[in-house]
Amino acid sequence: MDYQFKDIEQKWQQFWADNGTFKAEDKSAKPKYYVMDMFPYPSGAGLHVGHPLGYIASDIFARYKRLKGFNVLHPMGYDSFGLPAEQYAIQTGQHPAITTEANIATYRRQLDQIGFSFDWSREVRTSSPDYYKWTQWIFMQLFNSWYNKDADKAESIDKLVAHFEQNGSAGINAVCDEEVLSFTANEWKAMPNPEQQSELLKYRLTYLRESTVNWCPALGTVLANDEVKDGFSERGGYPVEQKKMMQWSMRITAYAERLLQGLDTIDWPEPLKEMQRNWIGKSTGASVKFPIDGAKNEDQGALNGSASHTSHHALHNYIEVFTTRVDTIFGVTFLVIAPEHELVAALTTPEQKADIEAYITATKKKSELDRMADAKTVSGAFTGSYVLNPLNGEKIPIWIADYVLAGYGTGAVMAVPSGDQRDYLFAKHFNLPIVPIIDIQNIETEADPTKEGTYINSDFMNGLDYKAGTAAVIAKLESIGAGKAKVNFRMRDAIFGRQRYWGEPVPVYFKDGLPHLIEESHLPLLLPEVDKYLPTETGEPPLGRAEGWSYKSQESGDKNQDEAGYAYELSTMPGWAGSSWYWYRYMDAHNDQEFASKEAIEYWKDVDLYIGGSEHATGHLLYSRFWNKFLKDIDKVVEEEPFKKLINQGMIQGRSNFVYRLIDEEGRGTNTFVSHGLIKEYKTSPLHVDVNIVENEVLNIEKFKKFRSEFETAEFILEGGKYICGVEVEKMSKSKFNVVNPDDIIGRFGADTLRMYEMFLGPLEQSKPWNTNGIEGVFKFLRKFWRLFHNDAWEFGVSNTEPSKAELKSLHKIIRKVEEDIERFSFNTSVSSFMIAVNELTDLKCNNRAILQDLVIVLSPYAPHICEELWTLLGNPAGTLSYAPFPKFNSAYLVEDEFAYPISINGKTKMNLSISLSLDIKDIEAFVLANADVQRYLDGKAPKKVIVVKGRIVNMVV
RNA sequence: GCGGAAGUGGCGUAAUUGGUAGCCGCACCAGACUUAGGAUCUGGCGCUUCACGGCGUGGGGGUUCGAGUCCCUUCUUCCGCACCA
Repeated sequence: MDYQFKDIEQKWQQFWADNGTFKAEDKSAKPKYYVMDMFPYPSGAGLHVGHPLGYIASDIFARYKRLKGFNVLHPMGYDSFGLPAEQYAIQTGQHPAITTEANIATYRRQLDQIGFSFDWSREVRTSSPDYYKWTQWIFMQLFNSWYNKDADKAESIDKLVAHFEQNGSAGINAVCDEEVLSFTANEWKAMPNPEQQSELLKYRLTYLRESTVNWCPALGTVLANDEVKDGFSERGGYPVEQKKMMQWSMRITAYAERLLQGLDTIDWPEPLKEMQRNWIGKSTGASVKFPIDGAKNEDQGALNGSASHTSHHALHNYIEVFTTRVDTIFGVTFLVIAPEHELVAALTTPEQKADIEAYITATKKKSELDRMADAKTVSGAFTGSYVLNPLNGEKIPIWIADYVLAGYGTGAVMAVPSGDQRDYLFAKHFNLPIVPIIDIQNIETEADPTKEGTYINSDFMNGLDYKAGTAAVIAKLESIGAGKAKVNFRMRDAIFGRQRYWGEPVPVYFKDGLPHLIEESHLPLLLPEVDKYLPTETGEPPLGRAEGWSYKSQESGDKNQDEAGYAYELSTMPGWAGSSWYWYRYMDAHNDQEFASKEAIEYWKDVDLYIGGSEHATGHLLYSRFWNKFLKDIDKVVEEEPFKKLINQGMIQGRSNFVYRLIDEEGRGTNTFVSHGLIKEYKTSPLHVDVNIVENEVLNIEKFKKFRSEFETAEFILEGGKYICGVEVEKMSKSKFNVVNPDDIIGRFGADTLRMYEMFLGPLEQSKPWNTNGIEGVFKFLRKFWRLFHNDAWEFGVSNTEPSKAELKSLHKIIRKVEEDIERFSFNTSVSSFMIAVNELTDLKCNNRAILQDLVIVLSPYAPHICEELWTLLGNPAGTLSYAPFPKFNSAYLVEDEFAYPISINGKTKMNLSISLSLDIKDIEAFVLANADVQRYLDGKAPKKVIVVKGRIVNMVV
């Protein structure tokens, strides 16, 4: 029978589903292997051919590992909370859960068609209450924890309270808000509870803080940065303004150093690690306090105290800066602070007031984009005030400028125009002094940031080099309490609230203006029904519409509680909440006592291989590592890092086709279309045409005429009797008519062809445009493979004879190649090798059972359906292929007896030399001397030098 | 501007990681079979030349007996971050 891929694929997909073939064992004598994909957001558009690329790769790997005798966990689920469903709900009034359900059904159908070996019994959905119950639970654990810098881990908030009760705030080294109180044990105990709670909130790993959001008054909603373009909403184009709001935040900064260090322990692509390193943005330097000229010096003594317990907000009389080049402190000729800096108003003298105010107004008007585009123009204003250099008392003017960012460091920099180009330009522009501080510094035309040479004009540092100078300055600053070495991170705490409906409710209610957790036994806090998915008329998030959305305390003595109870938090969690721990849920997906049992976590531990796109580098992948480290700190999981090895699959771009409409003399479009090769001879305008009616750039004219009614009467200027379309690589999108749906490909060629073709397209990690042109080659290969097992009459027929040497060689070559390729994720090259193997065996007319059986196993990770079918036809019990032992290759079959290759003499002359591979390298000289052919070239002389590479003579020097 | 990745036939790519550049596939050309089909098979296919040969991995230089691969320099494309003190 001919290769009937449709019947075969349906049959085996059904079989796998009915028999639970890919269920992972929770206990097994086999070693474990966990292969995971980044789970998809189920969008309404369904899958396009780009989505399954990574899933196919991970599926090949999972199937390979099963054949290699591993107990493989290969699950799939849905990241099903998200904006598009909510947007759709706003437009149609349909509950997002219904849309999501429908989209998931489409995804599932499409995924099933491709023949993935997922263990669907472990499916998770982030929007299901059984799941988000535990997302809320983790939130509660974070709320109940603080970060102890001395232990370098998160600890229970109860432990902190116990410390406060015993010793007050002394001796606490925590990651916390900047403004925390100092108190004794007795002062703490005397503190009213609300005050204690508000103090504890400054330590909790999830906490409330005021942050700015993109607020769109017209839409009445908060927008993500992506949704704002040039200060206007992407949807509708309404103006967007910055608004301060109390928001939930996650103290991810507590983990900055561990997140950075951990990168060295995991096998991830180097560019991706680099992105995370940049995002974390660690820089080592020093913080220096410049006393304000004329201010009282009462704060000076406090500088040596614990930084975390020193109020920075009080009316202090110094400006703190962060610098990575504290060694240049004697080159400081002015200070620049951000226009938003809290001291600007206080520092501005009456004479300068007009200037400063004008500058601030101008800054506010500039959009972020303007500020970026303006990077080269120098602007700023003088406050009229001065600070003193803490080391020599020199008077230094204070300026404001928008190149200093309020959000980084302390929002103030010490300007060293001789060493920093921006400072240099600023100094030139405003005529401020430029003082060289290093002997070899050349500052004629630009700043020179050198670290070579020795210091000049630098007081006690004169003559020292960079290393000694830096140490000396820091020592001096520390001794007078004016500064200290400091590490600064660019990363900021993550905002953890969204003013949206379709997300996890935050398990918090408010009493006396303070947040309180609900009881754990009340989880999950179910998402309430609302009449509309829009913000309330008063600008509250959609949950403000939910009736009875309040907490009714069980406590009998709670007299403050009125009829309505206490209001629950109205914002929901962001999209990344549910995806920051889902790999643990797969380990034990139906547990209603814990997010996953201890046994399950101790068995599966972590994800051995994680495949997904690099666009999640600084989002999902960073947050997941953060939550994982936290869960490790509270002893709920066993590994410090969640994803041991990570592979980024490349994006699949669209490949658009164009037709060219002829423009007539009046400049109007006609209904005549010019083939791409001829467009230079005519005046034309390009037009997207559906890629599904174009094959190998040749337009199917009949289908084109039906594409749109206006084309029914279209005429064509052809080349070689064909209409050739133009091509361009663009993003895959409906509007560009370049979306290729996997369903269509599977309908024409089958899932096995799709799987192999997606791999054949190129290296997994490379981005590439989708191009169906080569798919025939893969389809032909599978047909040829099928035919190996069948005779001319399409009857199944294999023989039980002894395999020939040539057959064994072909087989063992492919066994070795596939093993190598899969281990190094080079799936494209093994597809080529399969083609070679099948061509060779076809030429050998091989129909040997032993050979073909091993071949089926080796190919099965790539093309599982056809292999299952052939496996049973070979007489094996149905469904046993997935766990068959992967054949071991025998290198004895791969040895060539004798082969000829060229060698060169003195690097020039080339000759062919036949040599036995079994020859020992030591004997080569003897061989060379005895070989008449070689001697003819060597004139009877012995070579001075024989260069042997991997047992082959490559060159001889005479 | 900083950081990263990559430039190989008409196209997608390969090259045992320093050892005969272009495997495999697409497209194309020629042929065979034929109940004419979008089936299958055979041969050809980097450029140049009738041929022998010469030239060829973005450009220039270097190391080496030997470079697509290593080093320097330069150009181009893509991605990430963007006034980070």
